[in-house]
Amino acid sequence: MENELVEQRKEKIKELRSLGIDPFQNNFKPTHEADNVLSTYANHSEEDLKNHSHEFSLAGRLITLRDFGKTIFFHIMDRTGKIQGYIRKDVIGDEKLGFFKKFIDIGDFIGIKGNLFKTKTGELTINIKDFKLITKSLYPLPEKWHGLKDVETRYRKRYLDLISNPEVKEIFLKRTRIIRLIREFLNERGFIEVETPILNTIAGGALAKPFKTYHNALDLELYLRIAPELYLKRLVVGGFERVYELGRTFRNEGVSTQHNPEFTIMELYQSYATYEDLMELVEELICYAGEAILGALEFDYQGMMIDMSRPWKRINLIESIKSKLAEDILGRDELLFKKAASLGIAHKGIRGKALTGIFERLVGDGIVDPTFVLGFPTDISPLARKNDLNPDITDRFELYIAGREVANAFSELNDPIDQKERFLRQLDLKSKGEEEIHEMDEDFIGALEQGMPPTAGAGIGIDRLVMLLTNSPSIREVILFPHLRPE
RNA sequence: GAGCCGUUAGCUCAGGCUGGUAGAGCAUCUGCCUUUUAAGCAGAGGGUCGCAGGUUCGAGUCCUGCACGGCUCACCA
Repeated sequence: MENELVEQRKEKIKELRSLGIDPFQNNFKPTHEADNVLSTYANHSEEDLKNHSHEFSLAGRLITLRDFGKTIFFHIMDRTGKIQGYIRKDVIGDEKLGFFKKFIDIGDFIGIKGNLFKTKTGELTINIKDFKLITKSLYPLPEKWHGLKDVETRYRKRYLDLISNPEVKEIFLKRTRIIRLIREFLNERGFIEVETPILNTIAGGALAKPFKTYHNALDLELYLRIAPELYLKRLVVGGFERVYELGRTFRNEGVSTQHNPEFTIMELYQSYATYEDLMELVEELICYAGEAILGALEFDYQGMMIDMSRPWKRINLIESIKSKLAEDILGRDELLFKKAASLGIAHKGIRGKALTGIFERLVGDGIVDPTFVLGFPTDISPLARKNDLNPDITDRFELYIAGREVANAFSELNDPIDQKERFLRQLDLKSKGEEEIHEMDEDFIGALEQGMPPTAGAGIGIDRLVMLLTNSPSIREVILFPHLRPE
């Protein structure tokens, strides 16, 4: 059953059609936009405006309406903002006023024409000489004062959220700007943007569970990518010495305020660079975007004051754990695993998992200002180059900000023989029951056999970066259509 | 996957502890109102109280199950 509000508006559509008026028109060309008009004439006096006979035409959604009988005030909203319109019976005439009152509802798109003036309260307003119904809206807008609050409705009907909550629109505009800034930054440094397959036969480049899908014509099981890494490194082999991809990645894992099944990652690879060089690059990149968005390098995130001033702190994973523990548990695996288990970490007998788990719990969660964490264990870094002095760790860092991992980077492993051994080691772990391992990728090893120049690569979680720079508590606030169960 | 909380009119929310035929504001409709901006005044309509069971003479309210959502935790980025 349709509700009466919709019925009333459908009735209006019928009546309009019977009058020969199309309630869904396609022929209104506005000459101006709200923000531009308001900023251009903000400092004009009433006298100036009076002598200024220019006529403006604008279009937008009617969002507020105050009817005084023989006059009407309203606001319309276009892509740039909102502007007030004023209808007077003695200006517009009886017939048009009547039409407006009878057929125009909040939510409709209308086109307006008129001169600019200032109201008593000083608001620049269009004195309407003519208007046109452009698109009829059938459904009422959310409450004008409280807006749309219901979180579920906000996500399911994001269009309503964007119409009635300006701060939400602002977040997504910022997201777009951040992504544009990242592209700008990388393009200027000679990085080439590419697109690599999302449908993969082997879901490689990370340790995560993939989504499965199926290609009918090829009768082939495929996976949605969990990272673009291995394809990008093939391109480095092919001579794209500086390359990046900014796109969607999929992981078949739990959803939370930090995790959406599909999320946006930016991965870059730079030949003849090391992970040390990438610390510089990542610092510069995030500061470049951050400063442009926030106007400062110090900002509030969910009650935490974050200082992104450079240079950023660097800590060693193992050393940082040691400093938090009373006794040395790192020398003996059984002590290490016991400690991990006591913290509820599912280490599955993998030393690196236990170590990083303990790190996250004891150190990572407490990090506020940007901090590079160095010295990640080799057994959980199957694609990273081993440290020259200590083969148990890799030349890798993760960037933590506000207790969260925002970036991950390393000097790439380009020795095909070592790479093959690492994959074999992963398969060994799989046979011992570990689910999240890196599959053997013979084709990728083939690429390394061709010779990949020394290269360092970094991945940045774009959603998390956007959360940080827009002070958003949940990843769903920075993804337009976050994953929800069907109603 | 587990725990806690939530779901009442188009929207924002009361009511629920202590069971007795459902409330407000905005929006809608009618009337009045020529500088308002949460406009104002007077009146009206609008609800399978998330879904399904149970207890009861009687359930929005108590109990159970389910669905969806939020937060926290676990895995992860």
